[in-house]
Amino acid sequence: MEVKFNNRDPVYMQVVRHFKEQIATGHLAQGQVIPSRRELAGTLQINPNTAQKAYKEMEEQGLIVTEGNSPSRITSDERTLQSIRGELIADAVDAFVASVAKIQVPVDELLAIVKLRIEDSYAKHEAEGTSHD
Amino acid sequence: MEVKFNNRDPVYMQVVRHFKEQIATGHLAQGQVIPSRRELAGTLQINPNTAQKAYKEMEEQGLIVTEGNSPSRITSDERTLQSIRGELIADAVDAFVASVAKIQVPVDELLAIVKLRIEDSYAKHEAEGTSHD
Amino acid sequence: MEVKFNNRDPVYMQVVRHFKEQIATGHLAQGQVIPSRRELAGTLQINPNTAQKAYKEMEEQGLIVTEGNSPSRITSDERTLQSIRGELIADAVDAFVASVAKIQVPVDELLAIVKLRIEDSYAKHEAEGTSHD
Amino acid sequence: MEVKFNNRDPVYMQVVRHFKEQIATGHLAQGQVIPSRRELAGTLQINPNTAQKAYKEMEEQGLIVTEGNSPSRITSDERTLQSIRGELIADAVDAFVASVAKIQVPVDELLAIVKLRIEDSYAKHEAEGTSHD
DNA sequence: GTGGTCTAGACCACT
DNA sequence: GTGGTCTAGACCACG
Repeated sequence: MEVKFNNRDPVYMQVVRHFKEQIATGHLAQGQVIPSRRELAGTLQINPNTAQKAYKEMEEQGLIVTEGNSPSRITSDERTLQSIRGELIADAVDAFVASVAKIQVPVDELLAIVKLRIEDSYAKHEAEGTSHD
Repeated sequence: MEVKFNNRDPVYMQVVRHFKEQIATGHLAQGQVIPSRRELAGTLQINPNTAQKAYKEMEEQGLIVTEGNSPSRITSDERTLQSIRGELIADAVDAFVASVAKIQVPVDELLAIVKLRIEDSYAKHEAEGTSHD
Repeated sequence: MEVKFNNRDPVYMQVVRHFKEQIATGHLAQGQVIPSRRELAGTLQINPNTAQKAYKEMEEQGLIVTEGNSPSRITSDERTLQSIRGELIADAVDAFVASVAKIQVPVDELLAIVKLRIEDSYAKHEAEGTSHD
Repeated sequence: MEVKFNNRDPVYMQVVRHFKEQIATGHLAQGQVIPSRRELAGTLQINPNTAQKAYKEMEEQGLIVTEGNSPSRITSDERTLQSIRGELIADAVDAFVASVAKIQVPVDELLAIVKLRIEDSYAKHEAEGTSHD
């Protein structure tokens, strides 16, 4: 498991996002056990507190559940899980639309650019990311 | 002139962005005089220091020029001005592509959503934004 | 025998409390044999260590006695047994009073609410809890 | 401002509770500015991080609002504020009822005890807490 | 081993 | 000065 961090967003939020992506792509499934705070901190090279912060955030969002001292698990609530993919997409689209709306780019021009770049990106992604941690 | 600020990005960067959008849409043209720092601070309800920071940033990017005591003006360099629109679009598309790439949303699905939301947004925008500053 | 655990208090303390409640309500009487650690752990779905810890706690409090290899029994000391009910009530009332004291809720309002909720709760309890372990 | 901490609950939650009580009793009103994290940490003798944690919790609960770098303020949403008192009382009553329900204490006996203890407590509280920080 | 909390001290950007 | 994040390291109870 690897995550490349940017310096704009808080690390713990990037961790949360990473897990959401893992769920959205099916790499993490219902009820699956996730690494302990300490383990995650180790593999991700972050401070255990930061990992803890990320996990707490995820728990508050209902993504994971943790009872007693057993390792935390992905929630079993399917509705929550299934909504994640949609949310990620919706958020991305919302942000994008908000960005371009003010410039009034013609729809056709915009879609053409997006299509081009997306396909380009997917091509790369396949080349790299074929194997999963 | 009104700008609604978010709490995520620095205010001064949002101001810079606002000017870029005004330029990209043709609401601010080559050589046009822009408000003084103090005036902008007043109309935008921001700290004069923030306005100053925004103008400094724009000057460094070559968007505006300030000579002596004369009011600042939009640059007369056409190449700079014409590149702005493209940059804004490119930035938006880059961010968008980066967001969705990890989720591997099928291109068709994605384009459909984007198209829908964009058209929706433009409709609203026309209804509201008929008058400009 | 079933106990529903919360995640706030230590499980072993919740087990102890459960036994106290059984004693206070007369479901466990003077000298009565109680399940072995292992048996309790099984029926309660808890770790044997936790059951052991609970029994140890109860022994220290004088609630149960264990001699040699014989199964543990409820103590025969009546004074201890009779004091339990009072303690449980006192603890509950203490915690409650401490909670509301700082908000200065008028006594009448408070008693009205409590009465309402208590009666409500008892009604439910009767409906469910007719049968005991 | 003083808060006496217990060792059972997390400090940051006790801080949150303290603020809720201040709101419920009217000592903190709509829109009022509250101390900075650092200041609170100083007066309460806690770590700034703990204060930060408490404030974040309160913000997530909608108790306080904080925009940009201005000092945080009590929310202006009256509905939220007015619900706090009720919540505090309801929580206390719920916990109390849950505690005594299992022991099946006769309602009359219980109410008598509560009334006695409450009045006692209020008498003390008046003697002490007449002055507000 | 697990999750959870706390302290201490630092850094950052923004106003 | 403000809010926010992060690291480092410690402690605790629980199982």
